Amino acid sequence: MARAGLTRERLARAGAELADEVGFDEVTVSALARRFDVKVASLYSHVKNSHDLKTLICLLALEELADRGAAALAGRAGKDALAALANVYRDYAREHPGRYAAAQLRLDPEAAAASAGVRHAQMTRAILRGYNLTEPDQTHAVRLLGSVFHGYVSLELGGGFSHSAPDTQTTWTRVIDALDALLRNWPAPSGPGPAHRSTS
Amino acid sequence: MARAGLTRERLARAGAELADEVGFDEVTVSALARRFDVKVASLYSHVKNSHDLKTLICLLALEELADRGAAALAGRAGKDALAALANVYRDYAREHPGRYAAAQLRLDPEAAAASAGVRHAQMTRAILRGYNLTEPDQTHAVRLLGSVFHGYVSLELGGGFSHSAPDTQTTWTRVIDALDALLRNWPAPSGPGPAHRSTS
DNA sequence: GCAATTACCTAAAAGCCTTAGGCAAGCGGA
DNA sequence: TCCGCTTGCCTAAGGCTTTTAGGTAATTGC
Repeated sequence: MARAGLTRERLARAGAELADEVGFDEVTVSALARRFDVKVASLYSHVKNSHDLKTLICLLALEELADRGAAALAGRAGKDALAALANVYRDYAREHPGRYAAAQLRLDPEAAAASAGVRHAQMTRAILRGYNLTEPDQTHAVRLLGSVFHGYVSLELGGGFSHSAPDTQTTWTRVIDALDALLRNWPAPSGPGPAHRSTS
Repeated sequence: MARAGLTRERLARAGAELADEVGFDEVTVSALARRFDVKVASLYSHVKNSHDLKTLICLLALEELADRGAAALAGRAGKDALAALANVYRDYAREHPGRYAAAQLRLDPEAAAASAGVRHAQMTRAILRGYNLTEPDQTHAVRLLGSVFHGYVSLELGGGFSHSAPDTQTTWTRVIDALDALLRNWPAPSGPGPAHRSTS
């Protein structure tokens, strides 16, 4: 009987499509086997286990996102670059919600270090070249931008902002305006002051 | 034989503890039954299905978070209030990672409207009373704050900032400084300008 | 103390994960 | 061309989780 021609790459790709269709949580070895019209056990020649499969999809999504980010950043600087990268994340999450969810998978440290995740941090840092930030403020700003991008996109995707005025597109552009203004005018550290501190 | 005394409330509470111990994704009807030393089917008298159980835990977490937020905000205003609420989210996520993950569960709209989620939005809006923002900027700011809180906490919890200098506590206080500065100096909308727009 | 309720049980079917071992397809070399 | 080896996909099987149906015993209220 003819072989299906399974590969780790093909599994990752099909798994990513499946994730976008039914949600990342519903991606299962069984479902993927059905999609290839193959018995479940056959996948275990290519994939260690269910978690390995999800890791593959995560890595694929991180690569795609990083590629899109790099393309969007090329030739841009300052606020233009900021908006471009921000939109890459948001657009990707809307086009490929399953893949975006996959990209949030917690990778073990070595896998994370070898993944495209590092390119993401580099791209965010590259944006800050258009603003006058020195260390350690640059790192603080990288983390802030990452938090806003991820937080906004995931809340919006989860329906957190749903159906209330003003529309989320308007808020999104205003948030980018605000981040741009903030980066151009990054505040000096406040004194110890009365601000409540975390107890941990 | 003696009865276990199961209740929706007790199930939610035990489920929350279980989530903190093994992770929200590993919370299962079976595991919870084991914890009560009871057969699995018995839980189905109290809980519709697995998703219903997770919803219960989510609602519990949202309540707890809102209660902590309200307590932290009492008697505070301005940056002090901002830092207090921010720390509530972060501290809660660190103390109760499983519950925090549960709070991110996507609720169906009516459940969401009846949940403590609305109190969260109100609290964030209350903070903005200490800053001079009018609609629609106030809503934009509410969404931005929500994004930063959620995004930062979830990235930090997922290890996104792990083991790199400067430490995350320093970044966190600087991020709050930055948000405070931004809210005190909220920028006017930029013109149409050259900024890249989302294609969607 | 008895009836009615309800809490928990047994039983069973279905789906997913994972491992072990078998057959055959397709490749390399003679 | 034919043979053997590798490897891709298979069958079989055990274990865990979900969910439903229907039974028995504990508790509540009169």
